[in-house]
Amino acid sequence: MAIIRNTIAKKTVFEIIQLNKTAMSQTEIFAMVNNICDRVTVYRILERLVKEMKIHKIVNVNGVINYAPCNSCEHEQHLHHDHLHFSCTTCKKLTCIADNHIELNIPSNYQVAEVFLTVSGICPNCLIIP
Amino acid sequence: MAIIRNTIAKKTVFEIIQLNKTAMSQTEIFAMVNNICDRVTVYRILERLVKEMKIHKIVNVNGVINYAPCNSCEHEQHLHHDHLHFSCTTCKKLTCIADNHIELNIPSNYQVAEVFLTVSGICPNCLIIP
DNA sequence: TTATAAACGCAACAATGTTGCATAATTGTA
DNA sequence: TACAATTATGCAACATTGTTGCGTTTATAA
Repeated sequence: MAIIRNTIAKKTVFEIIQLNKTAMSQTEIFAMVNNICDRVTVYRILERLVKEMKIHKIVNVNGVINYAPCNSCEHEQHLHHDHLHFSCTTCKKLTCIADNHIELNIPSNYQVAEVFLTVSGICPNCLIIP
Repeated sequence: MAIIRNTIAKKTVFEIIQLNKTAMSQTEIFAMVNNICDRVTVYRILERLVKEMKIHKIVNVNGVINYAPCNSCEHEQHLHHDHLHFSCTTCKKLTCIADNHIELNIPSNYQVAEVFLTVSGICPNCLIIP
């Protein structure tokens, strides 16, 4: 069994993700850690936090991987069945929107693991500015 | 108004996408055009085909952008409301699965443009092999 | 306090996507 | 059919994102 260590860098990264309202990319997170560690370390910390199920990985509509805390989704298997991600095309921010249970209609010969539901558009913040 | 040209490279790329059963990445498409053109040209052709609404862009769960023909989704706005993408974690292939109308529950201050519904798991082909 | 395995930094690499610019090719029109 | 206009291409160079190997540092259990 691997021993999990709680390093300063790891704590800092996790705090940043938790405090932020929108999901963040590695680039954004690294910009906020203030050179407390190397950018490779950020990648490795994110990888570990995902494995420990403290954060989850969401792909933005442009292909950039984002990370968000696993607050409301503590169920095993890490399924996102009632979870929706809004991807703003203006500010590029990815926001979690809960309470979206959906019914799928997938042939039984497919083995489903995770459900990713992402909606693109313009978020309230960006709609204000004309 | 821009004049749309139908070049050999563009026709070839479009044919490849149409004939393939699964969505394809730029890398896969470029591998199939047999050096008929540069890889940058493939990127630009894909960009144009998306703008002309002949193909659409789907992000795989690993962040790689894939392209699929717009066969069954001819409605304006390019919305994918009744369209689902299955992303196989084994063979990495992205398959379109139709007939999946979903109801969303998004606050009215969000302006929705497109809906991306992607399910990861194991596809029938990969399930056969034990 | 120390041994040990986890975590890190650095350098180098790999994959994917973008941009600028000179050249080639397609298409409407004369 | 030839020409002009402008779209499309090739090439080189760059940017971003993510990965790997390896020697060194550090957190934690004992």
